[in-house]
Amino acid sequence: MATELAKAYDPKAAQERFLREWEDKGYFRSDPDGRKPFTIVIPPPNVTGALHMGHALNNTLQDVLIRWRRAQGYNALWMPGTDHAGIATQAVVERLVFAQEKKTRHDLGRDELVRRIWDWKGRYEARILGQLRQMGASCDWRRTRFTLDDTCARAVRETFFRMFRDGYIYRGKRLVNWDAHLQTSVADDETYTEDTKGGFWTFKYPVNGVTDTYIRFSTTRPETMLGDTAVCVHPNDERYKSLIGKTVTIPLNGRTIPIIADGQLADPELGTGCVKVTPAHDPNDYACWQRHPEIGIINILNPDGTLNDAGGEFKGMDRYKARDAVAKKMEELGFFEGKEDRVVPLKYSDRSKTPIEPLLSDQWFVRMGDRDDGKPSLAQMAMDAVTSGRVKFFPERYKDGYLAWLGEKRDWCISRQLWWGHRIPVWVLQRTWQTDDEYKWHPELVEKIAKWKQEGRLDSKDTEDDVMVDRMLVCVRDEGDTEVTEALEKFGFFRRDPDVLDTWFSSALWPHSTLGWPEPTPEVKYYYPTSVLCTSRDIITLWVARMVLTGLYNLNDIPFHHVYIHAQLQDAFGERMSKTTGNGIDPLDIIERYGADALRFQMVALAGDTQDSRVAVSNVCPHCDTLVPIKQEHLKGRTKKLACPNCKKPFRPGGPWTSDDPELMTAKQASERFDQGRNFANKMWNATRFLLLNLDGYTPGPVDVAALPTEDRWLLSRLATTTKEVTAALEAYKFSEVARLVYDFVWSEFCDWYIEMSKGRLKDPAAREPAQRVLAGALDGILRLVQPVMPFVAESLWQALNEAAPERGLPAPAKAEESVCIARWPAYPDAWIDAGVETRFARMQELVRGVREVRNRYQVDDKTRLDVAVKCADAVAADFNVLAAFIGPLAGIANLTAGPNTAKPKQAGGIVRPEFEAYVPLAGLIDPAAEAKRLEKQIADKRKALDAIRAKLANEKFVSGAPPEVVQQQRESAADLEKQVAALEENLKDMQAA
RNA sequence: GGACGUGUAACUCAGCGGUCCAGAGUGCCCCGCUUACACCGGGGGAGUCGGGGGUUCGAAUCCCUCCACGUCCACCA
Repeated sequence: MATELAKAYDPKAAQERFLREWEDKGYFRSDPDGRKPFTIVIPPPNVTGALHMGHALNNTLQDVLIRWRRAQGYNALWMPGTDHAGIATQAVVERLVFAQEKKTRHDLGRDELVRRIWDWKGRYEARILGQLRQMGASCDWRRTRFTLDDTCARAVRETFFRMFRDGYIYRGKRLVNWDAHLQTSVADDETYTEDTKGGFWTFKYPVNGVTDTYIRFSTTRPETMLGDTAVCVHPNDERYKSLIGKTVTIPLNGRTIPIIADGQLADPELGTGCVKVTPAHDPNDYACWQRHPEIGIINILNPDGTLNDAGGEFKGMDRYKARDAVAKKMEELGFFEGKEDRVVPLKYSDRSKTPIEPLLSDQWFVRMGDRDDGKPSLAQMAMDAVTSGRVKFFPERYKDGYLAWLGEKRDWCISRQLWWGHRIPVWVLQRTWQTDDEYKWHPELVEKIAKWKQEGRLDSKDTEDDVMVDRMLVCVRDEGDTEVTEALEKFGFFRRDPDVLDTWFSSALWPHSTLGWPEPTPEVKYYYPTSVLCTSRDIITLWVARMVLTGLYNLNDIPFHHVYIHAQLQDAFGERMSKTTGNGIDPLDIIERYGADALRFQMVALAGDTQDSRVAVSNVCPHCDTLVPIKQEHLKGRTKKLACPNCKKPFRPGGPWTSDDPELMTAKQASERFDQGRNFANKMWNATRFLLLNLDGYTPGPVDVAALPTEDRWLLSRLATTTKEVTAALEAYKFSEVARLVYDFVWSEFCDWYIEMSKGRLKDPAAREPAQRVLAGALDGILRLVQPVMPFVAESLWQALNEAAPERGLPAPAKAEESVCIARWPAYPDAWIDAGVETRFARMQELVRGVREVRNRYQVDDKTRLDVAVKCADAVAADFNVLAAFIGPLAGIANLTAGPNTAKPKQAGGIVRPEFEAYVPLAGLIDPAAEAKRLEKQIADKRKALDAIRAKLANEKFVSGAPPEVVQQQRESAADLEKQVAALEENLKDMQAA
């Protein structure tokens, strides 16, 4: 006697038990061997905090692929890890430190801040990996990497060195968002724009050589006039055409600057149609300067926001003071034309809440574009990999964005003015030209550098820049090469670049750095290129493109064959889920309430090939467990207290805001969408439970498929079809299809029909044995199919089944694997797929449904029901002898023993079931008027359909143009409809008579 | 401004040229404590497939256009 299962599935118990068991058994470990590899590298989550629903989706899909391929016999490796996420992490920790100790990073110093971040990383990485485990992610945890660990650091330095040596990395100027208060640059996503009161001044510059001619322009920042290097008009603007090429003089300092034409910068419709150009302090003007480098570029600001030497008499003045002073001076000189107050959008630093200044600074870049020295363009390489089909996108449309972005070939700025990250391995020697005579490069060092360069231990380049500085840049290949680094440090005029690398620089190497590159490890050889990368579309450019690029550059091979882009999750209002908006859900909340299987099932179910998917979020009332849907007005912290509509008690909506009232309980978050997955797990649990209760006397043995009764052959046909379709769906990354196929087969076919039909057979000694074998064999297949999506419930049931029927399977039994995680993916003979059997079975289903409908609709007694069944059964006479045994029970009739019935007695007040041409006496059981109305509607609907088909069939083009099977099928439909309409009309007559 | 996506039953979505006289789950109405499951079973009602135009023998499905919503990118002297 097998152990009896509990009445309902308990996800928590299963998760606890099997997470440990799987880990202990090491099922998910992978090492290179003779099998074919299947590899996925995880998109490393940021160590900034916790995983959200987007991660749940992303990782579930990867796990489905990994588990499925593992079952197929591949050596499957899912490489886990996390990302140091430079700016985001440093900002989080800085905020925390400031909140707790009122200290800024400058108070702590670089080393201490970095140490604090490492502490933070230790805690949050553990939490994130824990969440992944809870979801059942079958990663090889021994291989967990971090983008800032030693292995990854090695790859970063090697890549940087090679790119530096090959001339792909260069030092250049770029405008950054400068926070003058914190004296640091901030990333675009660390700024916000706010409408701010400001001025809108209009001035004029005198045009040289033309008397009494001025050029007028407007600005919101008059002080930048000190850094103007041109004024610009549209080339087609008739008003200024004659002035192009002439010069103007800036009255403030007497500098002469040209009037240039640039269609991209000047808009004749706006303002005066003329713009001043300050390349060093405005992004657009900077872009203009890049198109017209001859105009020059002048930086007027010091890092603290005061004016530098270029400010002339305004030098040392704060930029805001200078703004008024400059405007005043212009007015005194007579070049002021007017000022209006205006609200302008102004960029602020999120960190200091002070206005951003665009500031020119030294940055490192990776050259993406074409080169004239014959070396390949990195962007072009990455584009070719996709256009040639070596890297394929699923869905394919996403490749357009990838190609368009790379096609711009914009150089990649890789330096960040941060402390948390890979430091740029470059030492800088500089000498200013003013002191040229007094100062030379140290000859001993220069000699050493030349030698080391020869040996490949470093590379060096000389550069000049516009502020009269001459530099030697020395890139060190290996920081552990102390002979080199110490020598460099010894000559004090070297300083190491304080910047760190963009976090994407290290993530770009992820597919090979995690495998140990640049070491020639067995892993790199075996697992690279990886099989598929699974991510969402927002980082196709930032991440995917760069992985392709570095993979090709470093290993001369693509990093992955496929890129699967899944949907982005949104809330019920179509807005992106995020912690700060308060519409996000913690996957652990869902796991706790619904189980990991339910979470996973739903994630798979919503992964269609659309680009967005919505999940409505509800708060769970902490008092009475009612689900309270979140409304739009609750978001963004606007609502801090909600009353439960059920128990009326107050609670705080789930989200990141602190409550004003610490006593107020916080709601967990949930969504009714997960009911389906939870219920499905329970359904399978109970189907197995039923089987185990009926497995007494089970003996393993082969089944002769051809000799099996119709219902068995139907089930096997459906099982074989479903297995095939699920496999095909997985191959095509159609995840929602996988969920649908499995769900429908298990619930609507296996449970609703086959199990119901087996109930009678299990009581019949002769039929019991094959029924048990088919049931056990089918369930075995089902669990294998379900395992990638819902591993916990699958494993629970697999192991329970292992106790009762360790040898099972179709058509012949075999010893089952000890865990469903290592069970082979099923495959059944195509010969099992039998359209004839399926058609006959479908007729039987229609019949049973027809009988049920009559019963329910008309509240008829058993005798009438039996009558209906017997008469309807004529319609499936061919199978009646086989299936009659089921029709009665399935239709809820105690005994159905009558044989085929050919007589069709008729009496007023009956109903014809048109599908089966059977007449049922119903006198007194129905309301004739209501029934007549219903029939009229049905007749009208069917007539309409019939007319449409007749019109089609009358059309010669259709008959000759459409595929023959379609024409044939339409003919059959028409005949069918005709019969039905006739039967219904007969019915209607009866109703009207009665 | 550009690119992409979405708009199908009250809700969430599937279907993406004929196999759909339009499907599923939830919710709704009726019946059912039938010995796997009330996280259940059976039945029912519910949609002019966002609007308009076109291509086609045939359109929810392809094209154009408009409307609404969303995401990303660019830009706003």
